[in-house]
Parts: sequence; structure tokens; C-alpha cells
Amino acid sequence: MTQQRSEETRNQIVSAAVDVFCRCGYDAASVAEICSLAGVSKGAFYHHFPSKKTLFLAIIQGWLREVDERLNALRDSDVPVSQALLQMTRAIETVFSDASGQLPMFLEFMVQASRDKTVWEATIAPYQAYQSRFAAMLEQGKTEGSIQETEDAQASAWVLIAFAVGVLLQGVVLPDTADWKTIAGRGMGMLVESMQRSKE
Amino acid sequence: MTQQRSEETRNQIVSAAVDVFCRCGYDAASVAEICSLAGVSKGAFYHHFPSKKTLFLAIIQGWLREVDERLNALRDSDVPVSQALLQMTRAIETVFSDASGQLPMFLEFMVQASRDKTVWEATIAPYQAYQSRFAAMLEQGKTEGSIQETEDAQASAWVLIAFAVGVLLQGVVLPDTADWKTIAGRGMGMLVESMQRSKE
DNA sequence: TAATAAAAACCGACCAGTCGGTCGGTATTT
DNA sequence: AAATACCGACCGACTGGTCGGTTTTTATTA
Repeated sequence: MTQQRSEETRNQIVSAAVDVFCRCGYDAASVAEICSLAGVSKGAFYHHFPSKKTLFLAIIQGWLREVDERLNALRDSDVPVSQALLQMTRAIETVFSDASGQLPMFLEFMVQASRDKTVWEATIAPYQAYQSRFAAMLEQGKTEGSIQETEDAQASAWVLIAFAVGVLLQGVVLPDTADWKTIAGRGMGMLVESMQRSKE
Repeated sequence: MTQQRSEETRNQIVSAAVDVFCRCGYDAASVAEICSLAGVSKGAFYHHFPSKKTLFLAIIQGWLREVDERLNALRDSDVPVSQALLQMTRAIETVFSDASGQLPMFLEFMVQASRDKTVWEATIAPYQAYQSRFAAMLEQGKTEGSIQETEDAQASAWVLIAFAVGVLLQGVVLPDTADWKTIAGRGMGMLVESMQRSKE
């Protein structure tokens, strides 16, 4: 129901914005530069987005939705939970590969979320959803027997997420210092291994 | 050999800057606001620091030096490595407690380091030193027998640091969502436990 | 110890430049 | 012709940093 040209410029604005946000961060990214990179005037920009923040939020939400879909796609198999977790690590490797140019925006998300209430609400809700999903997986693992742990799955789920977040951020800050894909796999392996045994 | 008043205003500028950097981030923190909060004029500011960035770097280096000293203080005991690692987790808890107000600056460090070469060099060198120290500890653990792992200690050291970083950042973004001290201890326990056993 | 000169610390009005955002108008679609 | 898409000069607010001048501290004399 909508104009082709309009949609095209909108996409150009978004992808230019991702680029500039990655390079400069939210505050230092100027609307003028985004427009220039997108080959579009300021008028067009503010025709599509009421403000810089709105654009940022739109990008966040698109990103989160995509991650959500990826996780969904990986979940429904019938392999044991312990194996599914390791498979998810391989999904992280994918993230490193084909979103590596956009990785710095993940950092920017967290930064803005920690300071701006609007961003926080948009970012955090799905974030907690991820944690809930992991916790549910762990519970399922308990009942199916591939995971034996006595303590609560909630905390363990946060441990997994904290590790994943840590690896991602290290990958942003020190991209060439270590092979982060390997380290992601190794750490996840250690955590899963620990969960497969009962705590004395 | 130096002026008392001068040192005092310098300290006031620094602590005001920490506050503002935490609240607003580096870019959005204005020199004027820092000055106002410190009860000091702009002239005084630029008398003590040649630029905003210099001040930021000074704060980073002070912070890193402090962390380094803490780690040093915890290392030299003669307990097994596996236990020493768990003790370090308790050091993280300390960080959460008494530096909790300044935690957001850790995020800011990483952000700026990922974008500004000067900041990167200042931040990253000591960072890698931490990793080296952990790796050395793990090697020592192998020879002393409290740790049995076949693969390289370098990667494992990065796993530990990635997890620690992840927990810290989660604590910044979601301070009230979970008990991060507990989660830090739990995750570290899992990782150490995994390293105490030989891989299949 | 008091006077004094030099140096260091500090003040705040000011500057050039950038920012996000506006708006009256033009081009393109429907 | 009406609506949507787009243009770009322009605006007020604010930025990091400067600079000529004042106050305070320190060092040096007498």
C-alpha cells in the first residue's frame, strides 16, 4: 500500500544510520552525516523519523526482533538441552561473522539503555525474555535428564547470558586479540559441562 | 612540594567528572556541567587539564591502577589456584558494592576504547595484562595439580575475563533484575569446577 | 617579620563551530 | 488536484576551548 521510492529512502537512512552509529556512537552521530551518507536531505530524514532517538529505537527493535527469530529457529529441535545450548554457541559464531560490522551497535544499545529510560524499556523487555527462555530450557533439561543441577535455573540462565554478553563485548573492543568464536564455544562448553554434573 | 588548594580543586574536578560521565556518558558530558558541579570555573578546569579527553584518560588510568593493586593484593597467598579464583570473585562483589555508583564508567571506558585510539591504547594494555596474569595463574594451577585441563590456558583466561566483564555490564544495565554478586560467584564456580576436571 | 616580586591558581565573558530540529517551498505520486 | 515525498536554508541552543585579567600562594629579599 505504500510508495516504493519512500521505502527505499527509508532503508537508505536506516542503513546509513547503522553505519554512523557504529563508527561514532549515538551522541556523536550527527543527523547531517547520516543524511549525507544516505544521499538524502534533512527534510527527508525528518519526514520519515520524528527524531534521531526514534530512528535509534527503530533500529534497536529491528535488531532484537531478528535475534529473537534466530533463537526461535534454533530451539524447536528435539535434541537434548545440553546439546541445544552448544548449538546456540554456534549461532553466536554466526553473529560474529555476518553482523561483525554492526557489532559496535550492540555496545551502543547497552550504553543508551543504561541512561535513557525510553531506550531501556525497549531494549530490556526482550532481553529478559531471552533469559526466561534459557531458564525454561534449563528446566526442561532437568526433567529430561541431560542437566543435573540442584540450584535455580534462573541464576544459571543469567550466567549463560552474562558470558555471552561478555564475549560479544570483548569481540567489539579487542577484535583481533583472540579468536572469540573459539572462546565462546569453549566457555559455553565449560558451563554446560558443569551443569551436566550434579553439585556434590 | 605542591599547593594544597590546587590539589583540592583538582580532586573536586575529577570526582565531579566521574559523576557526570557516569550519568551522561563522555560525549554528552559537558565541561561546563562538570565545572559547575565541582564549584569551579572553566579557567580552573583548563588550568588542570588541557582537554576533556585528557581528564577522561586520567580517570581511566587511575581506575585501572586501582584494580591492578586489588588483584595484586589478592594473588600472593599460597592457597590453591582454584580457590584463589573463587576468592577473586569475592573481590568482584566488593567492586559491585563500593564502586557501584561509578560502575557505568566502566561501560563508558569500553565504548570510548572501541572508538578512540588514544583511549584504546591506555585501556587495553593493562587489560591484556589481566589476561596474562589469569593465564599464568591457570598454568600454575596445572603444575600444582588443582587444575586439570588439556587445552591452552590463554583461552581459558579469556573465558574467565569475558564472564567477569559480562556480569559487570549486566549489573550496569539491569542493576535490580538479579543478584549479580550471587551470579558472579555461581558462574565462576561453574567455570572453576569445569577446569578442575580433565576433559573426557 | 614585613614588604615585595614572581609564579601559580583561578575567574568568566567570549568565540567559532556544531548540533537537532523547523519550515516554506518544490517535485513526484496517486 | 490532493497528498505524499523531498529539499535545504535557517534557527536557537549548546559545545569545547581561549584569553586577558584578578586573586592567592610561594619565594626572595631586607
